Amino acid sequence: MPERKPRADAVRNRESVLAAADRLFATCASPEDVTMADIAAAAGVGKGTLFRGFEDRTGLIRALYESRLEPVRHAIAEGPRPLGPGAPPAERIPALLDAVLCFKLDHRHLSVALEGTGSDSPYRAAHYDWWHGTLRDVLEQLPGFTDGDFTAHALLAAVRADLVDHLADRRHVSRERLRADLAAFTARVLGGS
Amino acid sequence: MPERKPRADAVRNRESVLAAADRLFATCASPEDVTMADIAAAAGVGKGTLFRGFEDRTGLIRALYESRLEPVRHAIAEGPRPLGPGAPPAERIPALLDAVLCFKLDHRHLSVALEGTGSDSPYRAAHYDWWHGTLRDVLEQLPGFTDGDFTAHALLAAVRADLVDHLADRRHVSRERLRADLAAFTARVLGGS
DNA sequence: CTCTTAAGCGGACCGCTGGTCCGTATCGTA
DNA sequence: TACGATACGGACCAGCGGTCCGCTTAAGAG
Repeated sequence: MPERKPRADAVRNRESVLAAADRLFATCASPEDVTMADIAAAAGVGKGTLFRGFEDRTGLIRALYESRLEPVRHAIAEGPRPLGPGAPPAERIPALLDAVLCFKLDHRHLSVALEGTGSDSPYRAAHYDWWHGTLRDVLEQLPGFTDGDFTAHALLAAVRADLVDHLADRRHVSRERLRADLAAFTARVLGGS
Repeated sequence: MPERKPRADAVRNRESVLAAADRLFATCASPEDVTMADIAAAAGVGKGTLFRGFEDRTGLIRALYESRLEPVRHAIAEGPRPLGPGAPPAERIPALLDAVLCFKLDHRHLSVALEGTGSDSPYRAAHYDWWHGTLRDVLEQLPGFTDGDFTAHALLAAVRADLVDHLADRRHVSRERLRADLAAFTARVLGGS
């Protein structure tokens, strides 16, 4: 195995870049206001270091996003009820969607940056396939569900970063109100009552 | 009123630009592949003419989009059943969503170009407010509907251009399959049966 | 501690984009 | 035909993501 352990300064710089990027995206109104040069300067490294470590702009944002998402992913893949795999579908589906919503609320800047990253449709990203596959599988455990595929897409669309961001920031809908609305919508999709 | 009638060549050029842009967006894989210079060249005008006539890139795409959307808008605002204002909500809502879906399928390139136009969130566009307001009003005519606002957002999210494009092009879902899936989803949201 | 080597660094540089500017050509009118 | 207003067009500009390569520095061997 040609696994080489990376140099210490490289590791340090990587952390430094991720931290700086997170800070900048959180601060600035629009992700487009944050340039690669800005991030490099804020992290105290050269621009070349950014591109060597993360391939390109999308790669950097994705790395940052995935690092923040990891706990949620873990909780879903092997955590306790109601999020983990042990929960019954009717309980787990609303929990999944609520988790996505909360994550996007808490990491609005990152999510908007990732989903709006130029022409890279969010649907081509690996993490979307994971979300969609997970949700679809749980949906299809419900009796009588034949089109879990489309339903999963539609439900995930309801929590897209720019919509969440618009409702929370522009229209000043509170976090609890949003969660309640989404829960109600989910309940209706899952079959009334 | 200081209404001035525009010069004949200006009108001709405007048409020429819209036609060229439509052609180019339809041809190229990604909207980003179509530059302003490309459009100007294809229309046989200078770049300055583009920006004088349409303000900026977003303005051009929006003008093109609106011009194609106008018939649909008309059919909804004052057309016959089931799309027009005379139809009962339970019949009109699925018809509205089907109309949006078909429009986005038929004008995929334009819709994707408009919704993905850099940082300009689709939710800040005037036409979105119109769609949302229309759908919400009809939803709230249904008895017992209290959160028509969020539901309208969520339903419209299910027919976002990039999702439709992804399902139709990348995943090769047929037009009729998509329409059926959306109809089923809509029915579930509207209360089972 | 020193020497050696290759991994890592950084910022000048590049190509390309959206957008501006203004001298020139054209339209519409009297 | 003459003349003012309007529109044209392409050279031009600033700023972006991304590349490149001479220099620096970490880290294992002796």
